[in-house]
Formats: sequence, C-alpha cells, structure tokens
Amino acid sequence: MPCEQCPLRGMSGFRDFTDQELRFVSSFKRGELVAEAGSTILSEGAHSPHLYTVLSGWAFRFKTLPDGRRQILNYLLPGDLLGLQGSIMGEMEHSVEALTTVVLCVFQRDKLDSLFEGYPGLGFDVTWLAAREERMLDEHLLSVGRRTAVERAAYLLAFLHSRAEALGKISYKSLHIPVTQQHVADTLGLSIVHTNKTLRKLAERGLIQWLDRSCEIVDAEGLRALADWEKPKERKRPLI
Amino acid sequence: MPCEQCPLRGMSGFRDFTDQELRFVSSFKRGELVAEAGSTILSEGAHSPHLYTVLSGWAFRFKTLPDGRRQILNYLLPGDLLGLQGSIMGEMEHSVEALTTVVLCVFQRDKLDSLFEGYPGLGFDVTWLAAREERMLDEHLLSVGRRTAVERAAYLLAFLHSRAEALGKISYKSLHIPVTQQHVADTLGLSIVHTNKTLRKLAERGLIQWLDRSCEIVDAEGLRALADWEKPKERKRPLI
DNA sequence: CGTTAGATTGACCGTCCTCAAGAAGTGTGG
DNA sequence: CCACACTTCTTGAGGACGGTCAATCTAACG
Repeated sequence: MPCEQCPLRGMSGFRDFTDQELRFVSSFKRGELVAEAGSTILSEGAHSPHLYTVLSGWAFRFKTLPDGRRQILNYLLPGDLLGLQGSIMGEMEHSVEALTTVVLCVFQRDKLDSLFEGYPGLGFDVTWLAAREERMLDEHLLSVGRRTAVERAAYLLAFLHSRAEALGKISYKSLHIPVTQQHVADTLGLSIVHTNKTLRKLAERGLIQWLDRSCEIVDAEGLRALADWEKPKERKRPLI
Repeated sequence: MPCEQCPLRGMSGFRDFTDQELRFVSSFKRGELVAEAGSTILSEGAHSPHLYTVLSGWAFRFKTLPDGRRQILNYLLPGDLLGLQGSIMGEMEHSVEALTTVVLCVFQRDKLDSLFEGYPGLGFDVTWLAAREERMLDEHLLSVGRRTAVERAAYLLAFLHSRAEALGKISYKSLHIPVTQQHVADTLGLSIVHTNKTLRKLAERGLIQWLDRSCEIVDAEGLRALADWEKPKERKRPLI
C-alpha cells in the first residue's frame, strides 16, 4: 500500500507500507518544515530532537574546519533521511543547508526506539538508507582522493544527474542541478578558480552547460566515461 | 550480561546482551575465520553470503579505479562490522584486506531479517554501527578534501591512535599502527614519495616515529593540535 | 542605478607528482 | 653462507597540477 500521507507516494521503485506501518509512520510524524534556499536546516553540534525525510527540494551536508575551510559531504534529495546521526549518536557532527526550497517531513526522535521495536521492516529500511549513504561516501572519497580535477567534476555531475534522474520522472521537469561553482569546488576539494576552469573544459567538450547558479547535463554518458564511473543500478528502495 | 562467546567480552564501554539476545547471537554465528596479513577478506563485486565482526587484528576497506589507483576508505578494528553493505545492497562495492592476522566472527547473512524482527535492540545496534561508520567517513572526506598534506597525515595518525587507544587497554600492548607508507599514501590521497616526506616532517617535530611497517605515536596530543581535530568522546557502544 | 553574488580570466607561485636511483631489511634457493 | 630478488623506505631533480591574488564582467535586486 502506498503511503497516502506522503507526497512521494507512487514513486516507482519505492517501498510500500503495510497498514500497520502506515499507522505508525503517521503517528511518528510531527508535521512538515519548509526551509528556504540558502538557509541552514541543521548545525554541527546541535542536539536536534528530530529526524527528517526530504519531501522535495535539494540540500547538502557539510563540515567545516575551524578556520572556515568547507567540505560538502553529500547531497540530499527527496526520500533521503536527515538527522539520523544526531538521533543515534546524540549530536550532529555536520551541518545541513538548503540549495532550493526544501520541504521536510519531521519525525519525533524519541519514537525511533519504538520504530525498531514494533516495526522491524521500517527499522531495516533505516539501516538500508544508512548503508546506501555509506556507499555514496565511499565513492566520493575515492573520487576526491584519487581522481584528477576533470575526472572529479565529471564524476560529481554524473552522480548528481543519476540521482536526480532516478527521481526525475515525477519530481523534476528538467535536470538542472541547482548549485553554484562554489558548491562544486567545496565538494571536489578544489579552489573556486580551478573549479571554474575545470567546468569550462567540460563545457567546451560539450558535456555540460553552465547556467546561472545551475548546471545542465548535456551528455551524461560522456561524463560517466570521462570519470570511468558506472551508474549504480537503481533497485527497489525503501522510503520512510 | 556480557557476551560469553565473544573474545571481546568485558571490554569497557561495550554493550551487554540480554539472555535472549545472547541465544540468538549464538545461533546467528557460523564460526570463525582467520585471515593472514595481506590477504583479501572480501572483494569488490562479491556476493558474499556472510556478515562479519572483527574479533582481533587490523584490516582496511578500499576501492580502486579501473586503472589501479587505490583509495583506502577506512580501517577495521575489533568490534567493527564488515560486509553490511553486501548484506543489504546485495553486492560489495569495496574490498577488504587484512593488515595483520585478523580473526573474524562469521554470521549468516540470511538471518539478518530475523535479527531485526526478533531483536530490535540488536537491529538498533547495527544501525548504530552504520551511523558511526558514516561519521568516520565524513571526517575522512573533510580531511582529504580540505586539509594540507601535513594536516591530513596528522589527522589520520591521531584518528587511528584514538581508535586503537579505545580498545588498547586490553587488546594491544603497544600502540604501533601496522601500516606501510603506501597504506598511508592511499588513505590520504597522496603519492608515496610525498607521503614519505610528509611523515618525515612529523617525525622531525617529534610527533611520531616510523618503524619498519608500522608507526609509533609519540605525541598524540600534538598530532591532534596540528590537524585541529578533537578526539570523539567514546561512549558506551554496541557490539554484535 | 549602485550593490551584491556569481562567473571568468590572467599571472604567478607552491604543493605535490613523476621519474630515478639507492639504502636497508627480509626471505629464498643454491 | 652467500647471492639474488623483493619489499619498504629514502632522497633529489624537474615538471605539472592546482592554489592565490587580482581584476573584470554579468545578471539580479532593491
């Protein structure tokens, strides 16, 4: 049974809930939160009492060094869980900021225990999402550690394209990635100047087109080939 | 009640099992596996039918690009879970290699469902461990993306020291980290030559001492200061 | 119409890489 | 016991990749 309460209902490949689970998820919910583009959703060090699911929009997780250097860790798209680390470890170790207007579904953190107790299927789903996040971080780390600037940029854009595409049929009309070159730089571990020159090379090759504050993917296959990266096969995934 | 079957029993800060859980974990177990230093425990692409816990020794997780460039993602120490990604996503996306002789506790993958169903506390623990791994990867990514070579090396060694120390009272006599400079290079995303020169600087500052195939931490506090990194407060942690 | 954020470009410089060679330690076989 | 291969660590030289500084351009916005 598709989740009636959820704007994501009917998304292909997503998990359906049983009636029982549906009732629980419903009681677990505490409403919605809307974050404007550029606003901070969660801050490092916060003891947030909530757990969130992204319903729509783009956001990103990041950490900063004391002197201000920033590293973007991953991007959040509809269906992604947010604040699990804070819920489980007690304190957020990273911050989250909205790239576009983001709508979040708010859950009560203290009900997480009863989720595991009463609804093992949902508990497994949370773990599934955590394992998926880990897999993405593994890939980012490989990229930042071992790829050249051009390869890194190609990988990142192919990766984001692939994620958006998996949701795209219903949530997005065009696959424009809503980031500035500063975001790309902070994701790749490069300076903004070098990032600009690198993106320019990709544009000259006809792989992308840079628009104002966003990137249009022209040739996703070409980007993947350049980065020597394979798109993960999207299979049925859970959704809380 | 401490886990009687487990060599790690009695380790301070570790979770105790209830009688019921203990019986389940016992039935979950399929025996032990010993891997020699340098041997591959799991390979990328493998559909491993098992899930493992490290009982003793050091190992590391890594990914490689098609042309051979290697990135070490994280290190595995006693108490760490191994193969969860494979269990949940179906296929391993990284490889695991032993640094020293490693003893693993082997679990049946297909019992993972019944773990979540019958033992929510244990299910929660698995998620706890996944969230912890994610936190470590976040830190590594920040380091590789935004720290300088010297800072990166200092962070890595302080990090490994901190992890070993948390287990050290009982498992290790000395805190020698069993890696070659090639391992350090592949973790930091640097060449072996530059890694050598960087480690040399740390040694000249009296922070470490490089021995044959291992590193002795002389001044952990100094390393942390150099990397501007804070040791995570170790709290009670679960263990499966 | 000035202000601001983002994108762009050139010049110069430093970090880090590659190539190359050698030293020291370990294991193997003759 | 020695010769040889192999791995790990070390060091120097030259060059490429990417960083910093600085100036310019554009579009959006009040």
